[in-house]
Amino acid sequence: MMKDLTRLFKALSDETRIRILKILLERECCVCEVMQALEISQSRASRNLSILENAGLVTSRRDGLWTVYFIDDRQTSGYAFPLIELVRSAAISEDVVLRDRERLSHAMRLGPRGICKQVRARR
Amino acid sequence: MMKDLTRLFKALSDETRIRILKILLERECCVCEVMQALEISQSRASRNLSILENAGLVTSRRDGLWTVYFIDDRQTSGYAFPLIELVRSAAISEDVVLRDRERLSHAMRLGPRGICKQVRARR
DNA sequence: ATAATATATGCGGATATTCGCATATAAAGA
DNA sequence: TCTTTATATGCGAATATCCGCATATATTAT
Repeated sequence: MMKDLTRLFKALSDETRIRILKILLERECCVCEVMQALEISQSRASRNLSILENAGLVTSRRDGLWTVYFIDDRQTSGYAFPLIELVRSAAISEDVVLRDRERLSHAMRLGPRGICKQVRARR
Repeated sequence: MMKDLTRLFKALSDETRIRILKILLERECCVCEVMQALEISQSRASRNLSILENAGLVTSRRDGLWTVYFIDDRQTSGYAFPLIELVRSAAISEDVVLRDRERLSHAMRLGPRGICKQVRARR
């Protein structure tokens, strides 16, 4: 119980994970979309997503090859809901968050190699 | 701003500090009363109190030899208030918290050596 | 000034967190 | 079955956190 609470706060005590929550509040994402939006590595995205899921802040569902992560206010347990609402209202005009959101709008369901292909194509 | 938010969550992501907040919600305390209530060392109490203060969750005031820490809802900045309210409503019937509160009711403004004296006197 | 008391803090060790790299696993199609 | 693609995870290094011990600082009284 108390452990759950501290696990919840620990999950929120990392800038990367706050950024992830902020974009999941925009719309559901697969891991590779999170990578693209935040410009972080695949393992970093995956691990932080699972920390958020483990704390009960985020849910996941398989969609073929993809794992889609999303915030489900109904499934969200106990204290998670008010905390998510707090994150929603926080850091509204933060530069990092705005850039993440901008990149999210161009993000697609392409994996790490897909991104490489795109980058190569542009050259 | 975003740093403030994560600092706030980081401050809350430790069981000792949640316990401290829970007793400060009962009443203001000096460092030695926190030591007595939680049965922890002086440096541990002092350091965790200053982490809470640094995050903006707690305020302090000098009272002669003592530093009194307390929760001031008015001074409490931005997102601190709802978080404190969440902590207030959480872990209500947690054993640790109940024991802390029980010991708090016997706690006095005695420093670390004062406690040693008491313990010695009982033998 | 000196002593006593309450609190803050430097230091070091133990432990935990975070991340990248490489690899394992899982799902879908050829 | 073999390949491709998306995600998860073991491992190790860098860094951060937590705490006890000893000591420094601050406040008050003698």
